[in-house]
Amino acid sequence: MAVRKRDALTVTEQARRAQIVHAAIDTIAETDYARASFTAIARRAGLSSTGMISYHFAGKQDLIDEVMRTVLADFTDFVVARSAADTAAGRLAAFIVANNEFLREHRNHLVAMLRIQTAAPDSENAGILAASDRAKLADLLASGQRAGEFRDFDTDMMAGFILSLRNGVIARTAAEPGFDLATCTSELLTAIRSATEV
Amino acid sequence: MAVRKRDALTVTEQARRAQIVHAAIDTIAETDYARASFTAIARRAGLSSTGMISYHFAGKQDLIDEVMRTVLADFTDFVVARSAADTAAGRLAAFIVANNEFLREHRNHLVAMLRIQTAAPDSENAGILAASDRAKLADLLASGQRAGEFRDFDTDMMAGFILSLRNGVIARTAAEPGFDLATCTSELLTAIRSATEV
Amino acid sequence: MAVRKRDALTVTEQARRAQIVHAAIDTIAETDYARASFTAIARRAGLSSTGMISYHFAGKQDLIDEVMRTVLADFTDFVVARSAADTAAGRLAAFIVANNEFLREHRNHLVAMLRIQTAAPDSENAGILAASDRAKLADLLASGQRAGEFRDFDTDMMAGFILSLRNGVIARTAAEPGFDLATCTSELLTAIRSATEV
Amino acid sequence: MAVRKRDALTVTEQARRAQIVHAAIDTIAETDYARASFTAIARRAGLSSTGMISYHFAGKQDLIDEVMRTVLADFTDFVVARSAADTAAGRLAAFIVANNEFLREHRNHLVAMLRIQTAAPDSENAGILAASDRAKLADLLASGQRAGEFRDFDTDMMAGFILSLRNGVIARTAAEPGFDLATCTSELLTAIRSATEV
DNA sequence: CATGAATGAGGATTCATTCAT
DNA sequence: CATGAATGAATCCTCATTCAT
Repeated sequence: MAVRKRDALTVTEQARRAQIVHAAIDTIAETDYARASFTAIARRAGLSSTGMISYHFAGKQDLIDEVMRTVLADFTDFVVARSAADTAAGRLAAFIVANNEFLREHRNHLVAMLRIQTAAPDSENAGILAASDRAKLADLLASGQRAGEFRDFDTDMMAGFILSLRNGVIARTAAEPGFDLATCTSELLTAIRSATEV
Repeated sequence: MAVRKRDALTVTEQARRAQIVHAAIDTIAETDYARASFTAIARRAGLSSTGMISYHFAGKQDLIDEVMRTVLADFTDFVVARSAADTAAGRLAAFIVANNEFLREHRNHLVAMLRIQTAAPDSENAGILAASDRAKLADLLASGQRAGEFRDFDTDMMAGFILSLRNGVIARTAAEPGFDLATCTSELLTAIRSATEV
Repeated sequence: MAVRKRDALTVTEQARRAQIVHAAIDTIAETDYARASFTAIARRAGLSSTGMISYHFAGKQDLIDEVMRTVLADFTDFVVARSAADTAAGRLAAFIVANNEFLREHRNHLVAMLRIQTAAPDSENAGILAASDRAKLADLLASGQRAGEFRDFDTDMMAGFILSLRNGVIARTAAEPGFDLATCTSELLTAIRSATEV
Repeated sequence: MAVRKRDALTVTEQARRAQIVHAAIDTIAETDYARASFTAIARRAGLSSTGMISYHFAGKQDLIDEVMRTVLADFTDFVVARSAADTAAGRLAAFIVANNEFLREHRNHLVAMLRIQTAAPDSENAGILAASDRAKLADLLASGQRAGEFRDFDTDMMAGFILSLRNGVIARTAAEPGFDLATCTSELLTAIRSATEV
């Protein structure tokens, strides 16, 4: 990175960045945003120096931004892959299920994302991503309303509610080790169906 | 505090502590949990040195704990005072409305509380308060179920959902300056009624 | 003290100073020279403010100096009162015995003195007192030599040795709670007699 | 040290640590234990910031412990190397001589050690080292007693006396610039011989 | 590319001391 | 005289970042 612009990263560079990003995710999720220092991240990544991180990232903010980008990309891929359904209601349910499945498989990703969002709200992406996320969900809801599947509600608000519920599930998973995610998912599906159906 | 162990606080001391606590709340809410250093808090409180904070609080954790205690006390008083209603559904609605009213009047209190909860999960109160909060709400829901006002759902889960929704409203208020809280409240009331009614 | 010179202290002033000095002695002896802060001393003295100490003493050094003066005065009085004997050897033995008795009765005084001497050697008195102490003891030894009771040795050196032995006893009493002072005293008497007799 | 936990020290690191340790020794010996702050030590070591010390040592206690270890290792090597003799009395005399020679050549080492021992009694090594030191000397004395070289005395007490005498010599060397160490040594040898011989 | 040593700003905290009441 | 609140310098320590090798 030093001299070269942002355009092309070598394979090695990409691998190193990914390695560091994942170490950062685990460190943030398993300890604390405040305690996720370069030293802690380098240690977890098996790096011998924090200089390595500074070499591959323009600064701490850049690393955090990349963490957000990575988590969101992984998350979106995962959710999109299993959100296919014939009806809007079906896609909404699939979205909820996919969210909770991703949470079960990649707890640290989402916990890290949540911590970054609320602890460092001026991250380049934090706010923007949340908004675009919400916009996509609002579109889904609107299409469901047009199809007569959903009752009449403010789609932006309802999208916000649904994402809040998802965030709440993440927070509770983070805080309570033995949280019953299966029951939660089914209760959540029922609640959201009741709240949205016509 | 220097010499005295801890018995009763003088009037002056209570005033100073309150002043510092409020400066801490505003600093956390308006910048960042990470950036809420003693220096930043002292500057906002108009203190001549960070030593003043250490003089009045046993340490940073003590200050943060007091912030949580203060916010929660104010919040609880406010909500309790306007949660009277004949039915469980009425009390639940009043709870939602009171939450959003408090948020409108004391935005910084709730934003600070939310940031502390997710950024510093080892705070004395953070986890405990969340759990006891949820338990009280679950009780309300259970009494509504017994009275036939609410459908059959897992009360602990539903209580978590409702608090998640509230937290989401706080987060969005924090992130979007012009967020329409009135619309949000009415939409939220409808959604929660739909999700809980029999 | 504020305005008035050093000449006359009122009775109350003297009492306060003595109270503070004794609290300082106990604090230094029971914890650490470094941890003997004004706050710790004031707490032990039952004072409500460290300002009280600053009011009665010109500064920390002044307090420490007064501690040294007090300990030494008490110590000297005690030792002189029981050092009467017909021979120099007798007076030397009485000196040793008196030292160890004082140590048994006023352990904290001597431990504090020792700590101050080695931790803060630039105290006004520390060095001077040690020297004058040694000089007096050397005089005693010289008179014993003239009387033919002691062999020929460098009296200044021997005085230093004897005081070193005494300091060692203090240090060991300070470090080992169950140290057997009685045995130590008798062994010490024998050793010193052997080392000095003709 | 930042990232690496602790395996082997690089050459550079060992050099830096040694440099800092020696700066600490000199600072403690030439001023005061209390005034041996990281700032003072860093200044003397020619470091650009106190952060450098924290980079190489886990904390102040770690530095102080290393100082003790270093001084004691140097001291022990020196003394052991010249304590060979046929008789216990010879080894005792050699011990005394070696002590005073080391003191002449490495005054600061011993002054620092003495100050640490009496000022910071909770140092990892302070008390333990003193006790093990004394035990070794007591063994020597006991073997001399068995060989009929020494009279009957409590070996633990006598060992304590001898170490007290050595500490006294250190203290006096520290306090009096022009102290006559040669005379002191010969007087001390005579005194100890008289006190121990049969 | 990678390493590890170095840097210096900033973190919380403690302390002796001052001063209005 | 006594109180306790206030001050600001100094403490140890952590951190992101830089740079020579």
